[in-house]
Amino acid sequence: MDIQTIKVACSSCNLRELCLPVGLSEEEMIKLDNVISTRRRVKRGSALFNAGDTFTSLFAVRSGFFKTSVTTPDGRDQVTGFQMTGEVLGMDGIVHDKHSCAAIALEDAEVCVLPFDKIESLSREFSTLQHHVHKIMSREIVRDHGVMLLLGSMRAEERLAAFLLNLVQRLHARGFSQSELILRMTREEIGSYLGMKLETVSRTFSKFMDEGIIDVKQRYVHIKSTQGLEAIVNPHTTN
Amino acid sequence: MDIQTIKVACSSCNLRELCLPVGLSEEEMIKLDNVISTRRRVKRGSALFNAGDTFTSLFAVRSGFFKTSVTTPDGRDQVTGFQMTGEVLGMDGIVHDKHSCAAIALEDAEVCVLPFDKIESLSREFSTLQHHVHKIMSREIVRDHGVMLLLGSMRAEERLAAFLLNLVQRLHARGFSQSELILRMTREEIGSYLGMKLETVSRTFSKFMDEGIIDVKQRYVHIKSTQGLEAIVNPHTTN
DNA sequence: GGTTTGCTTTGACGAGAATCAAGAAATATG
DNA sequence: CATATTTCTTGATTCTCGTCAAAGCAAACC
Repeated sequence: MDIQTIKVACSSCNLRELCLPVGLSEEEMIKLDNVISTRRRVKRGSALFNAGDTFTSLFAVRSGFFKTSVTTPDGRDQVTGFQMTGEVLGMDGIVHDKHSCAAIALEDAEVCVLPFDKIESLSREFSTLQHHVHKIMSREIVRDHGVMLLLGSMRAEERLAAFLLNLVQRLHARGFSQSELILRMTREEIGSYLGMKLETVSRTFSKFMDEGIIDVKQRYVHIKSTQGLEAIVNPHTTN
Repeated sequence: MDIQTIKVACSSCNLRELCLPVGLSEEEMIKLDNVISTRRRVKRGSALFNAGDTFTSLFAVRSGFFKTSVTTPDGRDQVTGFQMTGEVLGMDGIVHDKHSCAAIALEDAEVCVLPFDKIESLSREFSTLQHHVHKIMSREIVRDHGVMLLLGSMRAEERLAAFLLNLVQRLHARGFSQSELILRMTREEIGSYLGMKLETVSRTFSKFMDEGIIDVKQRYVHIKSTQGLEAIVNPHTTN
């Protein structure tokens, strides 16, 4: 078993700003501590939850990196997102008390377990927490709409450029470089997320490299020109 | 102005089963009535809200048909959904207190206005309502993931077949035919939603007709073989 | 009622991405 | 450390879908 349970405290967590307890009072924070009492470790390659699993909790990523994906009866697979530190997983499970997607750790990870019934009852006490939960779900909806836009109206190069910009921007918000990153996922996973084949992902990386916009060496990416990527995403902003 | 305000009552609304007040007690229902006190009429072609509008309320469709769409700075457009009676609109606005997409009526429509602050305070009183709100948002997330799957991993025929099946299934749940429907949207809007051009939508309709799976005449569609459409969506279920 | 306007269909052609295939590089494994 | 396995890159070819163009319909508007 790769699951371990540890006592933790939100009030002293350095992810406060990214995760759930944003803008809570001292009192609210302490109450939340008692709810979020466990952490869970997930090894690289193993599932935090699978499609069909009973839903009981949301999960806040404390460290590591996840992908979520949905699967059709006939075996088609679609990566629906990549989640990093401070992001919340599992909201898909609320409607049917079952998860509709799987969450797989792409590197050894640790999550805070947020039992949803406890979150709900605490939300009834504290409107700040309640509103924050609503915001998190709304943010996911808005993000999903952005992915639809990407999948529905962009070409391969545009998708990959947008993807890189999004990744590096989120990493930067977590204190990492604006221009360098290590991809935690394979070309195939990127391709699944972006609606293209791994060969096309690879070719597009190579093309960006030829154009001098980025350096790529396997999982390592150096963005030499953010503007270059932006220009690819927004073909003719000069309209 | 195409906006009109009317006093209404959830407790006597015949959409109870589809819309918000599902599983509420008599008392809860009455309280909700006081919150959802207004309706709004939206004429065909006009906006219930636009991207950038201040978010104050969710909207429950009472009658009519909507599309939601997001737009990029450079003018690209993506239809993110079609909403019919009993479905809830506007959850995209919660995160930033601004709507991130536009909702346009595709036929004359009427919505119930659900002021979100009121919904939140009532949710703190009644856990049934609270959980129902969470479910509605979660359902939207799951739906969005389904659209990503469609856009990311299906070919044109599969997308259109899946789209028709989804539409007719939702209409059937509302008491309409399982096999006949009137499209409320143009080929271009279908195409935008499904990530393909209107010409491809038209051609694919024609192909389905040649194969004897459906009859199409402009906006009218008769599904002659649901199985036929299902077989297109799930290429080889015999795996 | 006739004309304008918007929507839909269909054809011909071309571009972009998928597929198939092979080899190289990196990582995992014993 | 050597081998096996996975991942990545690149090339050649095919095919799906987009683009451009023209014509047919249907509804809307004087």
